[in-house]
Amino acid sequence: MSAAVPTILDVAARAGVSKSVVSRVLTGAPGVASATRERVQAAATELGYVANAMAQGMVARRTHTLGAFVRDAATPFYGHLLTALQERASAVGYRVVTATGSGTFPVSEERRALETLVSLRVEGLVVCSGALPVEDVLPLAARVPTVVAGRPERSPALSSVYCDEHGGGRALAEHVHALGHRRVVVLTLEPTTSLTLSPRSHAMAARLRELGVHVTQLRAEDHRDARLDGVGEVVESALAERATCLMTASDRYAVAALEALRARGLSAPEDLSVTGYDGIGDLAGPLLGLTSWRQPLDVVGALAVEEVTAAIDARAADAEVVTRHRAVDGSLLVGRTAGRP
Amino acid sequence: MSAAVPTILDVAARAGVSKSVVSRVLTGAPGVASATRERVQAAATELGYVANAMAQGMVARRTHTLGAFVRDAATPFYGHLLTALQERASAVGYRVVTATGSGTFPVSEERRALETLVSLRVEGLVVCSGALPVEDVLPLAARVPTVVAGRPERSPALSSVYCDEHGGGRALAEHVHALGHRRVVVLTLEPTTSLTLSPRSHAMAARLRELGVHVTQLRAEDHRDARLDGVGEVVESALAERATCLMTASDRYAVAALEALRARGLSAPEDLSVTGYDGIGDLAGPLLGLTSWRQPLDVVGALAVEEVTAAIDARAADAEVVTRHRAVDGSLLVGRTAGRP
DNA sequence: TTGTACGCGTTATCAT
DNA sequence: ATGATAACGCGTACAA
Repeated sequence: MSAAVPTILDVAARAGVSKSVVSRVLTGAPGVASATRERVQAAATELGYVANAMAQGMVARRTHTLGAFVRDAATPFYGHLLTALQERASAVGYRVVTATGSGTFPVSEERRALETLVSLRVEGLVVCSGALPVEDVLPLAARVPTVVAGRPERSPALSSVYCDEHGGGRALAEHVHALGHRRVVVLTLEPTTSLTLSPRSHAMAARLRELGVHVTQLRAEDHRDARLDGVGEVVESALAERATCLMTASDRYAVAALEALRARGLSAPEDLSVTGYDGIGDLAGPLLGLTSWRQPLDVVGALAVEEVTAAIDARAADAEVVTRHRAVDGSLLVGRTAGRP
Repeated sequence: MSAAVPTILDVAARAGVSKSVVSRVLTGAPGVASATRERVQAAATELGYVANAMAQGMVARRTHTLGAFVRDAATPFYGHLLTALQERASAVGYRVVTATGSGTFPVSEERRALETLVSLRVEGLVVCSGALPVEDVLPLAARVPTVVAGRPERSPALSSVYCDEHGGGRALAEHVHALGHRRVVVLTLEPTTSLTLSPRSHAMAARLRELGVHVTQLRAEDHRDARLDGVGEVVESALAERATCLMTASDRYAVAALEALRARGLSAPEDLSVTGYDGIGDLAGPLLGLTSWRQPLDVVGALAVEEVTAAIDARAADAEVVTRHRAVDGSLLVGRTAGRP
């Protein structure tokens, strides 16, 4: 139960060589007698030696580490994004250190968390937060390659990868139209409420209108949040208007609508078709059978890592770092909650 | 757009002092003329100076960092746990670096991720993984204070904080009994399938029997996973036996059961009461109204941080480090899916 | 009040 | 093939 963490010197002493040799063996450098090499290996494992990444980073000026900041790992959206980042990063030889806030964190804390990442001298930064203003990210982006992931962002000073909200909303609307719906209620949100939910919901309404569908927009802000009763009013309105489909901006809203229907002894899609949006997590499984739009967070994560690493390489090669904004397409999730009218 | 990261020397040069003075100012040490202090502050912010945590850690031999390892941040369970850890840790002055695997990671990768954390010289380790064998954690635990969070663990060499599966299962069973159910089907799992789902499900069945309830155990292993059709068979059996309630080991199973009911034109709790377990994430919201058992992951996270930091302090004070195993109680989530028979 | 010098653990360069 | 030594950026005794 040695409290003291072994250093390279301990390994060297145990193997009866100098620390230089140990370093060479451990980094896989050539020019060490195979007998010596084995002695060193043995000594290292016996001691349970793990190299001090900080000391390595100091001299190597490389940490092989990406910093990921996610607003709240407890939400499926960020959780999946985080996992995708992790997976891709380790595939291309980077480790990931994560700083996560929580829903209750003030933005000032998010800023501090970002600084933590920078203080760790991560080589690249992936910022996933719908709340953190880009102004807070910019100064860091000037120093370390940065990509904002998961939200639309168009500052030319950094790269971004996000889901195509507009395209997704339109495509889902087309699906609803193709099913034959001609009277549809769309639950819309304003940009001030959400930078992601707003564009997708307005895109749905706009596309439906283009297709000649009778559309009624109901603003979520006029009702009580995503609570059951708030959406209940929306469902009531939809039924009163003789609409055959209700399009919502997220799976949570959709589930709330389904419950509101059930509370009235009705169900989807028989009495009213219902669509969601997100396609992530438990709500999107085959269990509920939601008709929705799946955001490819694995792709977003992978591309985000791709962008940072490219920027890192470019900077290392002293080449010009080009920033890009990439919108990725989602895919239709055909479920059982939306059918023919 | 300076690619070069400013060091303490840059700040010193800009302020026209030596780096010692800068260090004192930034660490808040006394004995600096206030005029000088301000000059240094100004220089630091102008340069956007962020201290190199690695260099600091090397000399201070303290990193003020906790390492959290979570098996898969994409699942609500681990996501919430991670957030809880983060929240508590930053409240007590520690930063958290996280390494997360993903559902598809082999255990060898988990081991590597843990080493990454150790190489970063975190002062304490919180391990959240139902999959990683304790043997892989033990060697690290000997070196850095470690606590296993979120799964029952009784190795005396480290501390653990987890949910009381046994007590939860019993309490939920008592609720079902109190509702008046006398014929109940319990969907059980074996320990080889899951270290958490198994004990809770068996505790439910045992407690019900103690209370004189007629219990039929159906092994999940005998059916096709948690898929809709697999649980469909279970629901069929329950109805055929004229059971009034179906207890499952997780909210996912419960939702599957609800859907199976719906597919047959039936519903809960009218035709069959259904209970879940977990109480985390979207499935547990008021939307679905699941009757379930809520695992207090925020408490688990907070206690886990409390345990590690206590161990860190003890070790620093050269006192004896006591390991503890703490089971925390959950709470009943009264929903709409279980009613009187 | 301020500056000098040393060491933390590691890699890389240069001798040997 | 191996060993000594200089950095890396920072905190901190100690000297001025």
